[in-house]
Amino acid sequence: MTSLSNQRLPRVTIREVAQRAEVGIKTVSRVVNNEPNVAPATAARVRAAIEELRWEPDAHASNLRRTTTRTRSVGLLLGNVANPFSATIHRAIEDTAVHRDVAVFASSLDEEPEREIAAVEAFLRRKVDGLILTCIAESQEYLADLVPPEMPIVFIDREPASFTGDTVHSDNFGGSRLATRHVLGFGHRRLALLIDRREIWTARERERGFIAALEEFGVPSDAATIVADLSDRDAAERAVTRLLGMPDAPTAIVSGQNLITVGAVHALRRLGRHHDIALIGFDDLELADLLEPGISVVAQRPQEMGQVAAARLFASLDAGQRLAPTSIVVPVDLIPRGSGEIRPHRS
Amino acid sequence: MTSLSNQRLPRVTIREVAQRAEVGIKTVSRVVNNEPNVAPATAARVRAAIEELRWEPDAHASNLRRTTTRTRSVGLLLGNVANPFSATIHRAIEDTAVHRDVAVFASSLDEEPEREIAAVEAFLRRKVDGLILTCIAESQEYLADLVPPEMPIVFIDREPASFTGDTVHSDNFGGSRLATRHVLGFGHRRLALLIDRREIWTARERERGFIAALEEFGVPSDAATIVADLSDRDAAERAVTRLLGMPDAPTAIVSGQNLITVGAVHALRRLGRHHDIALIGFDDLELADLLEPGISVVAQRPQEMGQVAAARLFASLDAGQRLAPTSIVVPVDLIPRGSGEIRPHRS
DNA sequence: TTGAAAGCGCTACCAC
DNA sequence: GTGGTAGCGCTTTCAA
Repeated sequence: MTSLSNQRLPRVTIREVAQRAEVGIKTVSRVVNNEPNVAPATAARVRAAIEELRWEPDAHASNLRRTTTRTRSVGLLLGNVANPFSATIHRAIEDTAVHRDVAVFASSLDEEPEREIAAVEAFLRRKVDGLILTCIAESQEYLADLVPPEMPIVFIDREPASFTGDTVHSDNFGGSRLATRHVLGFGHRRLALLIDRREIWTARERERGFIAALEEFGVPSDAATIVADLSDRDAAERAVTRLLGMPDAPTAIVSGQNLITVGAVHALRRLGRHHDIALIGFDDLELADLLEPGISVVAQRPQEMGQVAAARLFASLDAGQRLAPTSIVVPVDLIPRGSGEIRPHRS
Repeated sequence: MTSLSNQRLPRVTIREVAQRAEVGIKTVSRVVNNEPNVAPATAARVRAAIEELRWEPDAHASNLRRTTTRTRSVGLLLGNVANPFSATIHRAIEDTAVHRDVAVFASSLDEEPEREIAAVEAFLRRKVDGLILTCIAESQEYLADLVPPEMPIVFIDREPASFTGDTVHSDNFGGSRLATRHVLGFGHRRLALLIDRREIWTARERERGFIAALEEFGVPSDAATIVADLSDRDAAERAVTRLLGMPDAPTAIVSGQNLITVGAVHALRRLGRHHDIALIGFDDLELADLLEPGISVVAQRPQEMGQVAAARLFASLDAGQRLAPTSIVVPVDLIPRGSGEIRPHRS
């Protein structure tokens, strides 16, 4: 805790600019804030002085007295910045933000409710102008007394509970139903669904989609196995290994998430069943097309999600208040590559 | 530009806390800043008042007068936040930062010198406490008059030019030499190296390593082809296709980067040469072990890089000044999986 | 059209 | 130990 004086000594202030331009500081303020009632000649002198002194207004000092304070920063909470899905969303949001000279604070949620709240508090302490949140806490009610009522909030990837705001997410229900229908259409009747913890909204939605498809095809529910709480690759690999060792083992696997898909592929490979058991994943994987068989997936559109979420946030920001909340559902795309088109083996 | 008043009205200030605790505001200030010379009883009263009023000091207002100003935020500039390599570094840095209640601004470089400078300026406007930078500009000299002299800077992934600072990067030279030696050891004598733009420091280092290995094995330089300026998958795919169509085509390919490796694999597949042409990549890929053949790589350790970089940054931050610059080289790991162990075919 | 004065919420300095 | 006063760099208010 020794002294670290942040650009202290050679600081040029508005006063010096005013002196140089031979005007009052208020006039300088008017010029930089594009306020009316400044004579063109005066404004020119001020601008010249700013140039010459290379002055930059101190954003923090301005915001102190200002009623309409903007830090030109937003808080972004993602599942995990290292996950390709999250990272792609992040990039899309950055691309929109950078054009408006807005910087983004990114944090990882790790599916922990405490981290969600801690991250929001950390963003607010830094006076962000808006929030884009992936949530995991049971309820987002806490936002009501934490967040100023005009601050824009967009929920991405998951729907909040007990709090109304803009939301942007994939068609999880429809996508999962589509994936399930796909393998059912190839004749499978013994299916397994592998999903993450049910605390996660998308996991629940994908489970709903799976069940809906089974019902459409009149498949009795005891012909399907649902394994939940799979939050990493290894857990998924173990689950698949165990499933395939059982009597009446499933002939098709629906995976509810990219890490789970990778684990499932590993298990099938190790067991030598990859040409034998159908597999369809949710969310796409790099190199999935080059495996043998290729991995069929229902791909999300994370870039589009990020774009749309950022657009909503900035629309509210421009309006100066939260706009009427909208819920935007981004389509998913079924990509058949082989693994999902394997027909059931006789057992 | 309508009004968006950020938590304005119901703002509780230090004055109210002082009144409530029946002390002067300076005493409240002492308590929150853990300054000495406050009687325990007084401190307790103050803390109670803070609790009751749910007061939080305004960080921006504090920093205005403070000499040792800290925003508890850092700027992180990465190649591309959506690239798995960058994203893993990001996550590792976040993990260190979050424990210290430091938030991180992340930006993408996209290999554009202008973005490098723009990002640094954007970070500085927001008064970050430190910088972790991936650089692309020809020289980092500009930092000298942009960045306050005590502000810690750590360069990650690439060495800066004309500016001395902490640096953390992979053993690019050694790793590339190792990869090249590896295929040379299997008998290859006609090699190709595929790299990104030579403006990128790592591309140059990897080229150096490639050439060094060739020299060690006494391979004449005209037996090797170096293709540069490959910055995306498709460009790499086209380059490989073209290379393999030439007389005296290479029998082994050394890829200088993960996107290039993916492009190369695609090309080899499409040509049906994947069991025929050796391939070794720099930087690891998800699912690389499940391809047939598996893709041999020299893997970097992005997580370790991020950890080490963050450790350096916070060490300087704790010291209150830049520490004597160190250059940390993170080892790489050769992972043989099949593609790099293919022997040369007779031609 | 302009600027002087007050004040944003807090810390630095110094007197008590 | 404690608190008043000045002032950080800017915006706001209001008088000129």
